[in-house]
Amino acid sequence: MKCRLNGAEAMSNPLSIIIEVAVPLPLDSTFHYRVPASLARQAELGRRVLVPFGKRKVTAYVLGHAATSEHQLVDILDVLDEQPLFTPQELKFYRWAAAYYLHPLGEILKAALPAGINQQSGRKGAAVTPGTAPAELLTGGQRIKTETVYRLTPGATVERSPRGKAALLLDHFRTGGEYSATELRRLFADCTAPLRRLAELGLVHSRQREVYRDPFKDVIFDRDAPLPLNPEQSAALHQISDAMAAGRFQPFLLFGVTGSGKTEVYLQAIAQLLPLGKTALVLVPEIALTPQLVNRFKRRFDCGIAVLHSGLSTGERYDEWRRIRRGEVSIVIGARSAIFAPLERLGIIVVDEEHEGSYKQNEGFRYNARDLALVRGKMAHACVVLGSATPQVTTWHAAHAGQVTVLPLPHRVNGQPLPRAEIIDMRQRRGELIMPPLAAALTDNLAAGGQSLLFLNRRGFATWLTCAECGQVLRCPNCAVTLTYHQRRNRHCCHYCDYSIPAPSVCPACNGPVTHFGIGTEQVEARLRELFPAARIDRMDRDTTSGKGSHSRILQRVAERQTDILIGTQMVAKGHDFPGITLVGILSVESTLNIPDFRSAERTFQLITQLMGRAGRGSEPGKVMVQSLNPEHYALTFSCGSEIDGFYRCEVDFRREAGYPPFAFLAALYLTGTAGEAVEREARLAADKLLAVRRRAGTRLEILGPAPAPLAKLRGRFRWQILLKSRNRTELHHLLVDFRSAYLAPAGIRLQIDVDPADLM
DNA sequence: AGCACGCCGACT
DNA sequence: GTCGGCGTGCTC
Repeated sequence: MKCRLNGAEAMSNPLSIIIEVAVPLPLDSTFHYRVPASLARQAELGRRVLVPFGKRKVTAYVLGHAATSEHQLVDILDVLDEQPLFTPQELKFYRWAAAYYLHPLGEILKAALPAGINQQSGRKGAAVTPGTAPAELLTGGQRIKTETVYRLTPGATVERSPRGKAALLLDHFRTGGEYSATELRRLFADCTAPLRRLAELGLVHSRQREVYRDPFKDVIFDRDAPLPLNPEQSAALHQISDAMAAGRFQPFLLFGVTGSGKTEVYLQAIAQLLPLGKTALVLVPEIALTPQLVNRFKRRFDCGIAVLHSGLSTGERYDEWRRIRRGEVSIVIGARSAIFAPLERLGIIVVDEEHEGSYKQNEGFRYNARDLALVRGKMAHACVVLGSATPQVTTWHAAHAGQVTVLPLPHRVNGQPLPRAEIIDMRQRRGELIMPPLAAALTDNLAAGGQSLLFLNRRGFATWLTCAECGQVLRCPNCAVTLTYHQRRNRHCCHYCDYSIPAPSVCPACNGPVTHFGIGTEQVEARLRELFPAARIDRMDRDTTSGKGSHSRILQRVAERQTDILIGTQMVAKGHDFPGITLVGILSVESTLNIPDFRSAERTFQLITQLMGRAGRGSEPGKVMVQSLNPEHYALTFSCGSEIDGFYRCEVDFRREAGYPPFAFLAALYLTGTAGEAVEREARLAADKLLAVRRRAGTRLEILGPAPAPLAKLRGRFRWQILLKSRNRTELHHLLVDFRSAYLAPAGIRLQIDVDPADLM
């Protein structure tokens, strides 16, 4: 091997330590540095170091020691942490993720650590004011918050004992312990003056104590006790306990209908784990769902519970992270990024609502927390519980293939039967927003004093063209998305690319009569006010919830029964329970079903099933009505008939036939840039290069695309996507690795790789 | 990602 | 004659 002079030089000095580091830059390789003797003991795995990198200085993460290096070695400048930020086990996990997602390790490490730990750039120097902060355990970045606490000075005496309030305070201090001014004020009202006197007399002294920014500091939690379990819950708990007791990795699917008591199973499983000194990680799909879950956990457990999600302030997140790293926490609850929580001795990872797409990160390091949970669980010998009423098709298939243990919870804890839904054929009366059967049901429900929820999938005033005869929808020939009607131009336009056609008067496919179809929440609201002038109608969508607190205000009105009919988009489908809702209407399921994604049927099934689960009050099941232009679609018939397994069997057959997951693996390459034509040209070039690599490798890879993607999301940046599909994961992976190492993105164009993307739009 | 070097157009 | 455009190449 070509070992340069400097390599030999490095080897000739056996005393110099060489470390391997990763830098948080889009670079695949790791780098080697020499450690001066003065820093030798500190430059250990998991700590950050400051290194010269080209002409600049960067922070780097120490991955471990290296025996030798072929390169000209340079000394590190400094060690930035007093303690490692990650353990060797965690590094192993991050290394796996870097290889699997083809993402630079340094960037992954940076993404996994709390943002507050990074040195803030610029302004006033991030230097911690000297003297105020105690020696930090973890240096750099966010200020560590402190408070002043007072305690008795041992052995201090004075000639004249203080009187009055000062005497009371002194007695309090004599019981031992440290108290902050706030705590003392709570006990003795205003006591600043006597406290100052005690300090002046030398009877008490103060010091700075580190405090955590606690996102729940003002919330008081009532205790609660474990609830009795039904036989299915007990059976599920026993299977999980067995795996936990054996300390082995085992994946479970807690397959429970809405209201079947999944959370109680999580709680009792974790309760068994805590006495063993083990820890638990609970992932939830959305920030909005954390408070209610945290509430249940805090009421049940005395142990340290941390919350991690992007809704916390940088300081709060940094503090929560430090509490976890120091082992002060046994349970972590959080959104997808919580999969990187520095918990040790993990016993269980719960992924609640495992089918939710929000577990997928679609920017930068494109990981899926649900998938990483299984990997982390396996590495930690922990059990992984995937909970859902409507699991992913791939999860269901894995369960049937025996790779995941199914824990069925088919009954609701309140004994309420599963609702059935009625499908209303919309083809007969086009242009009608609310079909007669739904209007009649609304009238009845209003008369009975029940509340109704009308669900409509997003898009303010979107209108598209459908045919009354064949039910066909006008689509973009490039992107396969439905064309949106623009009244002003009287044309149908694609929102992805620039394609548009003049509005036709007959169906291009069968010459049948065409109707502008498509409803926005505002139109629905207007129509409802016509139909039910006396009803109290409210709307919940992105427009009405933009203001701070408006979200909860709308929900509050529903809870207080001040709303008779609530019209909502996506955001009402998940999360919050509406106990008073006895009628749910899905106004047009088409907007979900028509998304050109092989998962659209799965998504529709999940949406309907979730909404059905929300309907009903007490022991009364609610009524669900689904309006559709495609009433025979299997996603509708199975979900409306509550034939859960029927849907999955049908869907798995379709996936097998069409070659989609779980029978094929997917990846997407994204090329983005500010110049549209350049991006398109490059995407076509890249697709050709991929074809060439494929031919050389002899893999059976399918390339779908390139296709353009929405621009709005990307703030003026153009994005083209190349989809890759393969029956063989390894082949696909090798092809991506080969391609990426050979590909050089031209200036102004960025390449991103997404392995098994959740969105295939 | 930065930050260099490098080779071609309009300016004091 | 230089200042500056951003093309491409490297960072232990």
